Amino acid sequence: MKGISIKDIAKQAGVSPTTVSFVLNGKAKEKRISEQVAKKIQKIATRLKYKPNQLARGLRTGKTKTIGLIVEDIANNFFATLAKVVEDEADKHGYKVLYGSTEDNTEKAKGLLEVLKYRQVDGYIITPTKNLDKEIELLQSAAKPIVLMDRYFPHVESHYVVLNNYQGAYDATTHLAEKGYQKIAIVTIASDQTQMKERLEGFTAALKDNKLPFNKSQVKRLPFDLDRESFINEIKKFLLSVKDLDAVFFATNYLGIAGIETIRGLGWEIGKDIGLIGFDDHDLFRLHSPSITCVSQPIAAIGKSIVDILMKELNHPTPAPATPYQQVRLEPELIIRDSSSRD
Amino acid sequence: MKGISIKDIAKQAGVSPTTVSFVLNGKAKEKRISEQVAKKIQKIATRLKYKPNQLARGLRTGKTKTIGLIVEDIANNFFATLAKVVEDEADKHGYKVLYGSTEDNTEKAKGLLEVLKYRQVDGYIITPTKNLDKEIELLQSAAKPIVLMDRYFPHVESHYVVLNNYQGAYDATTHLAEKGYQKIAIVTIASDQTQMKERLEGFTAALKDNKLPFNKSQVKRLPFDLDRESFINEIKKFLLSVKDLDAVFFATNYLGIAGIETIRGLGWEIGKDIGLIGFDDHDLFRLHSPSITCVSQPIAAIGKSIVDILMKELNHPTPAPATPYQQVRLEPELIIRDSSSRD
DNA sequence: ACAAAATGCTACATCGATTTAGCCGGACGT
DNA sequence: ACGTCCGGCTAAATCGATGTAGCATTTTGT
Repeated sequence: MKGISIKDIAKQAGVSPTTVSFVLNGKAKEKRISEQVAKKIQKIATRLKYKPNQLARGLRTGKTKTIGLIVEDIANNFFATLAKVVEDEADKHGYKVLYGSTEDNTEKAKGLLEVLKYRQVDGYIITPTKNLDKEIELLQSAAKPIVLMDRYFPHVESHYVVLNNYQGAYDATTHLAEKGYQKIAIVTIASDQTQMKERLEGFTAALKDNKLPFNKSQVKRLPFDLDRESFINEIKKFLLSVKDLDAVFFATNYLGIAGIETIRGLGWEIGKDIGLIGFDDHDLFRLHSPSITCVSQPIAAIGKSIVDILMKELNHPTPAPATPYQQVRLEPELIIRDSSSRD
Repeated sequence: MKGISIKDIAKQAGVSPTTVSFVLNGKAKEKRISEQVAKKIQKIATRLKYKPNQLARGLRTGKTKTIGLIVEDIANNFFATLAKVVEDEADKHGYKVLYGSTEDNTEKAKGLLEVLKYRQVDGYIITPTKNLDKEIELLQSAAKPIVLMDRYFPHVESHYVVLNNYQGAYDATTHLAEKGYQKIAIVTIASDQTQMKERLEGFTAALKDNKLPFNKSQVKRLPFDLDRESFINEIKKFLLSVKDLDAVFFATNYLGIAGIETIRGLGWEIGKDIGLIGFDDHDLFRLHSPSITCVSQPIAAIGKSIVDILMKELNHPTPAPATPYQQVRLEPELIIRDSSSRD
């Protein structure tokens, strides 16, 4: 029940495995194999439904036609949707995807990189955790194609595709200001990574530009690894602690969801008592009552861009990067709904 | 920058690669390698951080320590959450996961199986599409461990882990009956696969047992591959067509979501004007106003059970199934919320 | 004391595909 | 008539790990 090998074809065609290999790799011309022989081999190969053994090929060539996808959490809507796009795009180029979730834990991320490395994936799509910069650089110096996503390391030259997080937060906050909310808070994740930093910066910049008050009591930074209940408790304490609070911006999708629960638990009316904006779009945000304004990421475009860059890199012959590092920053869309309106 | 190979260790230790292989595979005793040499090799291996090249090993042994996960749609909350569980559980056994989405399309599924086959995955977790039975049996006769999930083929002996879909639908429908709804409809997917059949059967059985009217005008079966808008249009037409309709059961998570949108578009009040129950739990169902009653699947238990069975199969020496086929049917939980209450 | 058994290790073939180096025979040139 | 070139193909090495068969050497048994 083992598959057809190149030898089987060779035997049937009465030629050597070498010839078969040349023909099936499209090197018939280059290697001066006669048309007759080439055609014969092709015919036999299709008849036997020959599929090259990827392991053997990988062992010899070092190419596995596999890419490693490291996300924060594959169960998270954003990453799952992205995984789907990546799957589809990679498939177009004949690549399969091995995935892994970091839980934003550097050790887990390192473990994943380790595993993917000795499984010889050809390229990496990485949602880095903090302190993963050394590993990234190590991989780069090994000439492994890497595209970072969602966040990046400012001091590391690399390809990346991220959202213009600053703009997203800025737009959201400005929108709240324009809607007349005066004391706006942010609930974010305690992380120094670019995506979170930018969201916070966009928030504060917008407050400033709109001449709204700002001091650090308006900022709550929560650890990533809390469970839902703890998120709710923390958010509750925070919301109650901000004086005259009338709007809040949640900097991630799960914070937004927890935030909604919290606010409803407090009996406040979203929109009226408190303006609310979330991050990433979600069925919940669309269908909640009131519906939730959010900063939406162009996930399809992100996924396509990532795979494009990776494929360009993979198909490039030289060990050095094909081009200067590509650093793509896509624009978010502010989807305005009812949670940011006082009507 | 290539990795450390067994030869490097052999050279450093002044022994043959064979010896190194024996030691590192724990066969030192069995193969009568002296303790000194064994320890020396171990030490060198850890010092050099040796990781066996999985391709080479796979080529030789036929084992890749990789499992193929074929789901309907990795972007769907249910499958994404399951993928996370599978990832975690597989990792405990040193396995990685290659995934693929079928979109419930048999051709895509066949393609995925094909690719996974010549990538030599050791085992398969498959959410089968219709007409995939032949391929499944083919794989089985090749002694490949397979666990079906979410649905199965009644006429094919295989491992599977599914929900007791009949019970889920039965409980949901009975609950609606007990709450006093009289004319209950179901919106489901036009599929003859077990999960959908059972949901429909559970629905009709519950109507009968509760002495509620039933005729086929109360059943709407929609094709899987509609886009959201079409789902909404179809559901709308359907809901308006059922006379005296006062409750509806949506047999999948995405139908439930589309259903909610539809009903709201119609201006009906969920719970009061129309009872509603969905399938699978979802943040949206929990936080919607009114909150949505649903049939919840024990995803963690499902994932664990799947991987357990697969691992037992994979660790079994014989080519025949380790045990009689394991056919696990887990119980759903009806999460009662406000959409099924007229209060 | 000499064969048999045990000990400790290694040479080599193998998995399947790729790739380098080069063989063989005919055409061509002078 | 002899060297050169070229067309058409193949032998063999290679990737890294595994595992069978077996070679020395020492120990045991009688």
